[in-house]
Amino acid sequence: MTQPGPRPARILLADDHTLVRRGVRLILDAEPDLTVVAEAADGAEAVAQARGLDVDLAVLDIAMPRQTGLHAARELARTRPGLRILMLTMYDNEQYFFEALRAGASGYVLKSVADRDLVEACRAALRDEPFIYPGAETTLIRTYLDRARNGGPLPERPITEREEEILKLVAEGHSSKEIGDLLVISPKTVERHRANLLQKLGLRDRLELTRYAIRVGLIEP
Amino acid sequence: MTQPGPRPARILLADDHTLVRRGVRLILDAEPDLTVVAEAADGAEAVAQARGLDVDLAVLDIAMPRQTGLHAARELARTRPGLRILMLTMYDNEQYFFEALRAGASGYVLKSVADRDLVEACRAALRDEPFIYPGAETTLIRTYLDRARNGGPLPERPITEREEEILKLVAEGHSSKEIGDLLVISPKTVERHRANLLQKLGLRDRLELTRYAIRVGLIEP
DNA sequence: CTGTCCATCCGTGCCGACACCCATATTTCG
DNA sequence: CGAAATATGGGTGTCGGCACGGATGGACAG
Repeated sequence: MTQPGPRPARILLADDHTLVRRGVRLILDAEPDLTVVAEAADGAEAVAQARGLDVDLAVLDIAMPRQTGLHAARELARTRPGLRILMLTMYDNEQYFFEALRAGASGYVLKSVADRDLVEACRAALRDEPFIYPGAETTLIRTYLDRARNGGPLPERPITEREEEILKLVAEGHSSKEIGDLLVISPKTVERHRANLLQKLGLRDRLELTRYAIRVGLIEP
Repeated sequence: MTQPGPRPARILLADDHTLVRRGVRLILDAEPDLTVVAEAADGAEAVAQARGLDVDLAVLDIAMPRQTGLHAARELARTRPGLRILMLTMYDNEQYFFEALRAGASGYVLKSVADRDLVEACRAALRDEPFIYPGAETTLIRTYLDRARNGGPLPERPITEREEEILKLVAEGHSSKEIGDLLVISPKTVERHRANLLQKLGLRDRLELTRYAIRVGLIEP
């Protein structure tokens, strides 16, 4: 056994659920080479914490009030280039996975994973190695990681911001006319966006669109 | 200070996220009068665990794969009348709250609450007192709880078996004709059932019907 | 600069959802 | 037994979802 490094890696932990922070902190602090030095309950708080502290790794939940983990990740990757970022989320979803990598995260772990996987993901992130969460090794992700490793072109975001906006409203049950009035655009434009969404996501109708939106956490049932 | 009871209350903990179970278990086991004796990762597992074990209280997450916490709560309330049920969820939402009470839960706590509130909610549930999570004391909830306390009539779920069958199929995205073919009845009859469902549940269209079905655990997103 | 992607807009047409009206056979229950 | 609820079937009409065409202007990258 070799000596551990000069000091354990310093971790910032952000999740809006107190109970999750409890569990994660318990697991990470049990490792000699990892220590949680700060907690945050939303994305803005996480960014603020990282500003004033010496932190090596940020573990961010995606779904947080006010500012999401993805948003915070983009901010952190921009302002603190040396900082590693690990997304910790309940969403087993390719969309979010790609979004996370694009936001500057080097790892993506599900909240349902075992303790060991979480620890390994943290260590991998600290080495700046991409971490594939177990059970998500789909062809798409493999392709993505291969391309990322070889410096190839990354696939673009399948869904634009505007489309996500429309997706959310459609899934909430609003008609094209309502959405058009809300966004001050023609109902026909809304329908065009909706049609593009159906095509891009490979779905059939707005009912499947709703279930998709619920699945990825865009809206609540 | 009096002596604690002859034994701590035995708790079954169900949540699909390992990390949440860690946190909750840590908090509850720290209390001398509470002990977690079993864990489950989904609703079906929770029901199975409760069958073979001596359990006083079930702490159930709502959003779980395969079978939701609400579904499991209904099952448990039916098969194990003595068992107390506490819903633990991320949804700060009246709909869910009512759905939980109707499913047989005696408490409703958010995952973002502090440790103390979770412990107090468990103790309240064990005494079979309804627990209002902090910040959710709306008029609607007060009325409901008053009626529950005074033994008044609780709003029932006025859905027949046949209607639930149609509800499920509609929520899965099938058309009236498809459902008619499947159940060997006229599409018009399907439409009549669907119309009755909308009226009974106070919903507007099949999109809300879908979200309702997901909420009560009838189908998955 | 030129091409690609994005957001915006329009017309036509079909079909299913949904509301409103109606009736009838069976079962359940007071 | 008679009333109510349930499950079944029908007709008619409006409206919106969705597919299929098309077009334009602006932003950004190669």
